[in-house]
Amino acid sequence: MIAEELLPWYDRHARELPWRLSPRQKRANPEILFADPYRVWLSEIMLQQTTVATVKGYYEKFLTSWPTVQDLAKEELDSVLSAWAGLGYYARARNLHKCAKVIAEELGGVFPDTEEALLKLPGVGPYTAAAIAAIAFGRSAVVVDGNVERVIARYYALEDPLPGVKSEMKKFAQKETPIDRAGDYAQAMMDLGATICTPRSPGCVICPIQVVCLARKSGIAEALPKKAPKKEKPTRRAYAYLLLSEKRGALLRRRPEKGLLGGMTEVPTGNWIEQGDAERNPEFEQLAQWAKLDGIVKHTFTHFHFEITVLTTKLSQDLDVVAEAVQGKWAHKSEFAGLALPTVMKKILRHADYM
DNA sequence: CATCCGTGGAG
DNA sequence: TCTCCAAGGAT
Repeated sequence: MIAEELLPWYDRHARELPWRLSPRQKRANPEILFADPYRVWLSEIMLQQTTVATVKGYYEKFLTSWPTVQDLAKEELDSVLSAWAGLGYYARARNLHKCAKVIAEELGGVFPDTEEALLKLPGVGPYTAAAIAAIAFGRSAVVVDGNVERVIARYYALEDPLPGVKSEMKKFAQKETPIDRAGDYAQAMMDLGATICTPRSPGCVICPIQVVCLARKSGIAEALPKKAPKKEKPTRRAYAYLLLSEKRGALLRRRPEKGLLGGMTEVPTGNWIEQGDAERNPEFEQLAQWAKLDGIVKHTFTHFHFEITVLTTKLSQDLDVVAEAVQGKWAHKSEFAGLALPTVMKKILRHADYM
């Protein structure tokens, strides 16, 4: 049993994180056993495929701006997207807002307390449902994330590659999940995976479960879990059309609601071409005389590289007509902080020395 | 089951 | 410079 060794270690070495009950809180209010479900949910959504270090600042900002799920539900989507800007995977922010509305408007502001009910919420999948059920409600749910997969793969020396071995891992994870303190156990597994049982150069010599770890015994820990080879990322190329006005700022627009950077603010771009050079966009070309900036903006998304050539022009008249033609809005630099500008768009603006 | 969906940091 | 990858979910 992992829990036997792991929970005592966790009691001594648990990281203090903003979404956890602090030792001080536990001492002051021993009757409070679990962290606020809203905070657990918010942190879990943010932590999906995102590091603790990156999440901390965003978490604090969200909790300050919207202390309760009702506050978040009342907010405009665009404000939420703006606060989320830079954190990536923007469907998470859209689902976060949608989920807040469901809880506030359909569930009386109360989070479901079962894994099954949590799983129905937008943006809440198998991992997050189990994590909330365990951490916020003390349910003995089987929490399996990348950390748990890695620890389990090593502990049992599972040499079959991911993702094929996932279901087998889940069975082992189930066997190890304790009835009591399942939330602490889950967080302990994740702490262990994040700090000791790391992907590269794991700290087996200081690991609390080293004596019962099969991979450690056979010296193959670092090689596990094995993974299917990744596909090569193609490169897409496009022109960005940065329209500037002395008086009104830059002409920006909202991206389509779904898909890549859905709902986020963008510098207008031509087609993103995967084969060969970028294409000029006739619709934008006719609006003004464009100057090509030196250099190129490079950005890598999850599944492709993106290379942008930036074109700029300065407009002094017909500003509203042009905005209408581009379906965009003028915004001054001073307003950028309030916009939902993803990192790639900030790179473009910075390249044009306009941020 | 495979693909789409961001970003910043580590090595 | 480049690869890997971090508390995954939706389709």
